[in-house]
Amino acid sequence: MKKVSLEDISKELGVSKTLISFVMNGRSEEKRVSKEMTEKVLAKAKEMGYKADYLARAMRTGKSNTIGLIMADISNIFFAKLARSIEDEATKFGYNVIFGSSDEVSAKTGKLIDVFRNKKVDGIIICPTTEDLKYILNLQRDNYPFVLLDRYFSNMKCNTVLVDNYQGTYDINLELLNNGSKRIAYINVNSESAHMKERLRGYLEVHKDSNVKVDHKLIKSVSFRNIGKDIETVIDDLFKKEERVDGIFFSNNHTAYVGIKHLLNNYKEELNHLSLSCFDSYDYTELLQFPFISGKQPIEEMGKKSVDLIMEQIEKGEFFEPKKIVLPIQFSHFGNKMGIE
Amino acid sequence: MKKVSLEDISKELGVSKTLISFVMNGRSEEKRVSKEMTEKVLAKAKEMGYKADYLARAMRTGKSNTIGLIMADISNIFFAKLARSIEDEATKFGYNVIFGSSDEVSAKTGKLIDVFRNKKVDGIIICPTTEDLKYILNLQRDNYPFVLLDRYFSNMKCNTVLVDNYQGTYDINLELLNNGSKRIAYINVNSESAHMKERLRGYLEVHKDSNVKVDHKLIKSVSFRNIGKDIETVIDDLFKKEERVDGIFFSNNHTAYVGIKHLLNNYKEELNHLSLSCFDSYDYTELLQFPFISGKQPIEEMGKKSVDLIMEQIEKGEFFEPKKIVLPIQFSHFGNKMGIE
DNA sequence: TATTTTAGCTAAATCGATTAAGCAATTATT
DNA sequence: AATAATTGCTTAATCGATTTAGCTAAAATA
Repeated sequence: MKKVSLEDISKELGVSKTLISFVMNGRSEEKRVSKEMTEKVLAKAKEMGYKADYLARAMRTGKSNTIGLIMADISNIFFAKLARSIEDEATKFGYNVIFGSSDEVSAKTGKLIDVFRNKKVDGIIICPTTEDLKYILNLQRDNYPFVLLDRYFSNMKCNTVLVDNYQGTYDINLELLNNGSKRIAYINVNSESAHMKERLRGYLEVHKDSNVKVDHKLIKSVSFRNIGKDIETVIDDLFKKEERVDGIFFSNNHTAYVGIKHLLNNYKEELNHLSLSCFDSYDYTELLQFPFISGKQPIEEMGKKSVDLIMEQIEKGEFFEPKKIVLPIQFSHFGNKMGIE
Repeated sequence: MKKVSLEDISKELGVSKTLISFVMNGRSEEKRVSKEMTEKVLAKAKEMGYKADYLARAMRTGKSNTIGLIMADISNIFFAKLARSIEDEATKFGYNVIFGSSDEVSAKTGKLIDVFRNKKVDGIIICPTTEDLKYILNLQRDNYPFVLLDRYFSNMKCNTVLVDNYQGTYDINLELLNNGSKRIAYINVNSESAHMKERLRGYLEVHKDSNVKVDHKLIKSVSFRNIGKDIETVIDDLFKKEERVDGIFFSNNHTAYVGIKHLLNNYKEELNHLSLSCFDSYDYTELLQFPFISGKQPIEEMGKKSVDLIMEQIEKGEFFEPKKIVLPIQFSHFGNKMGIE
């Protein structure tokens, strides 16, 4: 069961390994290898169980048939589903996926990019954090194929796949307003990033368009690294007399999950007089037993498109046309219907 | 920003690249490189921003500092969390993770193993399906480092990390019985695999030990590929007069999730007279508003241990001692307390 | 002093593929 | 018939590291 190399075949047939390489890469015609020889080589290769050594090839060509994937945390179901979609699409192109989690820590992203480049991945799909810009700019300068996914930088012209954060938030909050909510709290996180700013903008705009005044005390921020405690504090505040809300919009799935847990444990009664909603969804939203609106991101599509973009860039090299793909989000009602009286 | 190679440094310093290689690998002493030279080289390497080319090194040494990970489906939260834990532990050893999903289809596992080996991953962590045995045996024959995770083969002596499927199921069902359930349904899936057989054994044994007769009509099987429909049929059956159950044990997280969804939509009233439980847990169990017992697998530990085992095997080569690590599972109550009157 | 040992370094092979350049024999063109 | 073009294949360089074998000069030993 020793590995069979090009050279082994060439020796067996008494021809050069160049010839074998031509045939095995399907370049017989182009390289004017005779029909008979081509067949002889193919037969022998099959007989000997030849499989090209990816590393050797990668070393020579600089192409590894592997793409790198950098996300905040693959154990978050949103990213896990993205990863799966990316894997499936990559497989169609004969690629594998090597991944790493950044935990929203920029230095980790930088390190991962370094290692992935060093391992000669053909391209990198990144869900970047705000401070990752410097690393991304390096990639761009070096013409290294990459695609930004889910997150992005406003002024950057590069391959990007994202959802319509503004419109999605606008639509969900419009639904809340139409259902009668007047005091909707907004739970912010990662507030510096472009996609989060867009979400907040959606919230503000829909209020303006609906002639509902926003009470800025209801816009709350929590830190990614301390979500548990922060959310509890924030929610407790919301139920104090002076803030008394009738709706909450969580700006992403994780804040929603933590928030809902706290609400169920401490404000169960209030849940029926509250319109809850969030951007993005977990599976669990299907199991909630109180009104809930969640904006579903087209995860499959996002993953697929990001791979397609990177494949195009890998193929076309520096002549690719950077594209920005914005996908719509759709919201759905869960639990029983809205409980505002 | 061109890449700096060993040769570049050697030319710059007017010495051989062999020397540079020795120094950069920390083998100065062993290879009797003088202190002054060592420092000179290190300084120059730093100045020039040298980074070893992993591919070239991998090509020469056959070690890629990458491990392969094969699971049924990385978008299942159980596997996603495993993947994250594996990633973290691998990072500690300076390794990256390349992954692939098998969808419980054996041919996919085979293909992934092929590709991963070809890409010279240093070892493979696999959550195998029943029919994967043949591929696993090949790995063993070739002395290729691998660890079986979560799933296993009864008669095989190889590195394995799993949970105590028997005892976990036993304990959970004992709790149900102690709470007064007499007719507990068992929802089976992937029933041919060793770990699933062990779970069923736990269910049967605890009944025997508790002197409760098992009604074999209550042991239901669903197919992995058609879980949605199958579960619905099975659950509908359970509520017919002749089977009328007072408890359900789902044998894994996915059946539980699909089952609970169906129960909530169609048997909401009955939920309060039913003891529900499952092996393994999703996040969502924390949000359930009815009694539920779930056996929590020590996912972090499982991932960590599997990496540790494979690292040991990689290091020791054929002289490693295969270990079987069995971790306990712990169950917890969720929702309000058991509702059996 | 003659020989052995050691310190410190280098040349060249190797891993397995890809590819630029080129050679010899045959066929086509003028 | 002389020249040009084409066919079919090969040689050797290359990617960037690791590693075996070995060389030279200085130090140690006999």
